[in-house]
Amino acid sequence: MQPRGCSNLKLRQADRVVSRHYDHLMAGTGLKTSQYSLLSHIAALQPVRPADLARQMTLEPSSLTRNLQPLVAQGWVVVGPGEDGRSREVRLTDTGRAKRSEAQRAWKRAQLSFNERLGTARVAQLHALLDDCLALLADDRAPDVAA
Amino acid sequence: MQPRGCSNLKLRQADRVVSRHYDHLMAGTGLKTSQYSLLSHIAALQPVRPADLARQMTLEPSSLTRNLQPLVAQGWVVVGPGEDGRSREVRLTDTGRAKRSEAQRAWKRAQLSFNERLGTARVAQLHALLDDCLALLADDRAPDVAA
DNA sequence: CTCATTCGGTTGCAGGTACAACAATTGTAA
DNA sequence: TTACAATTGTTGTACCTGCAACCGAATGAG
Repeated sequence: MQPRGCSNLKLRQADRVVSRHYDHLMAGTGLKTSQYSLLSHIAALQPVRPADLARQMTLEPSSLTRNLQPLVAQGWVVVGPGEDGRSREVRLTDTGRAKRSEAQRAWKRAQLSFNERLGTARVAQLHALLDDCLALLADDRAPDVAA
Repeated sequence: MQPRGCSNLKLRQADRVVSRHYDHLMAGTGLKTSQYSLLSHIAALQPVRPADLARQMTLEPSSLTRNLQPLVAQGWVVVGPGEDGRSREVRLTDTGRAKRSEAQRAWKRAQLSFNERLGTARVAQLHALLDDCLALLADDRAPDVAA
């Protein structure tokens, strides 16, 4: 029972349709689903240093820098100085917290709608497999192999 | 057994790590995995009109236009006039075909490496679930609901 | 025939992502 | 102390993605 086709392509295509599904249902909030995820992570971890936030989200630090910019521009997030002269501290503003709460309701609707389309059993199975992907591929970088 | 967490986030994160995995193993070819997928679809369907190609790849036509540009710039793909005065015809060049063949070897290595990491059973399961996502969410647009 | 509509595709704009190169800070060792 | 290395973020560049707005070509109705 060898798998057929390209796993990466399938994952990418599924991500596209699923992201569109969520984004359409989130559109009323003025937030992309990706931005909601970022706000939520900040809410859960703040105050948090960019590098740690990036690690939690499985993002490159440089990507995080860019992703924060729209949220900072909207006044939902502030990036202040950290303890260390080089590091920073990321936090939500009050309006950022409010925005996240508002968006959370839309997200819940989107997630429920998704569950309904696929069936909860399938969604649970999907989550498990995606978590496996993360766990089993997480250490593709930082080989640290002795020369 | 309600699913926990955001399916879209998990999918996005998995896509990131998996894409990195493939892209690292494809790096020697000078192609991103996404570009290899596009070349392969063109190879299979050519001559093909942009709109049909976009449909096959679950892409917006506007995204396809942009994705073709690097490949055209490299001389791997040509976009010529179509039968209709408005439509076009996408084809691979000879060097495009050659590039795709070369990249196919790297892709196979990446896919086998992925299968090995996850186990073929899990990969097969993942494919089935991702195909379900595509099938069950495909018609999110074009509501066509009577007013 | 003419005009409105639909079709096929591109462009403007905004954002998401990564890698390489860089700058600044801190830590370490000679 | 001074030079080198490691840590932390950002910038340059390139690509991927979608939506809204647009343009040119074809089609259909009057």
